[in-house]
Amino acid sequence: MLQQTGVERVKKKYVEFLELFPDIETLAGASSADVIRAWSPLGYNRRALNLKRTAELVVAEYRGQIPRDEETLKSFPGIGPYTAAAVMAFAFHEDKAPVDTNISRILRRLFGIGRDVAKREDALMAQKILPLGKASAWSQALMDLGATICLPRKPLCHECPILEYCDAAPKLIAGGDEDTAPKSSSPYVGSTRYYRGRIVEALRGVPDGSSLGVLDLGHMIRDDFTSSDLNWLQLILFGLREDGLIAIEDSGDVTLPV
DNA sequence: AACTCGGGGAG
DNA sequence: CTCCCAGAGTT
Repeated sequence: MLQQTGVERVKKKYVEFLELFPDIETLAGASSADVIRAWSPLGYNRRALNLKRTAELVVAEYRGQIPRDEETLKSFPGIGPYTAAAVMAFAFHEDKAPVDTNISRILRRLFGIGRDVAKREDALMAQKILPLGKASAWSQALMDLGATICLPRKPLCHECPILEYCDAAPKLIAGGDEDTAPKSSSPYVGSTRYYRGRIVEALRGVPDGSSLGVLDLGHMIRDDFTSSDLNWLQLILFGLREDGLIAIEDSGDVTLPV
């Protein structure tokens, strides 16, 4: 849930999700539709399916026990370098460094290293700044430092406990923005990504056993929908089906996957 | 290396 | 409005 999603927004949903799916077996045995519904409105809905698939794998291949092995964890869908290291450090208390966006930013400023380098886990090992035996507390401490003081836009350097070691501090305190990478972002509303979210959200309201006609669905997701947009909508639906987020019946009607 | 994938909140 | 978020998978 925390992948690219703020902590404060995850908290409540995390508790609700665990009430619905208290253990790995329950999640593995649940329907995809119920898991997708329970995920709303976190976004990145594939994470919900990946989590369920991982639960299925853990139940089927590992007796319901989450493997204490980083490479095995990374072999699960939706678990990459960060999440694998996070499980190893936070759950199993191994000396692994989960480098999230906060820690990456701190390393970048602290040592004046590049974005790509600071994102790698071994950047920490190379700097030998990861205290062995304390990876969990240390990682969480840095994440909190990044979330409260070493902020992305206006860092509060005057409150920073490691100000004297920071390469970027002088420039930041002087008010000079960092090397602002060209970020140009295209508008979100109206994008394919936007309508994918609208479609899944619309289908969440369809009870199990019912389905939605493509034309009706089109009118639900945009007011100016006409039959000339059917081709456009079909392409988005095919993409969603490819991701396993929806099911398309023989009649052409659409539902959440069973 | 560059894209895609959501949605809410802060500024 | 833009930027940001405890990233991952694909091309």
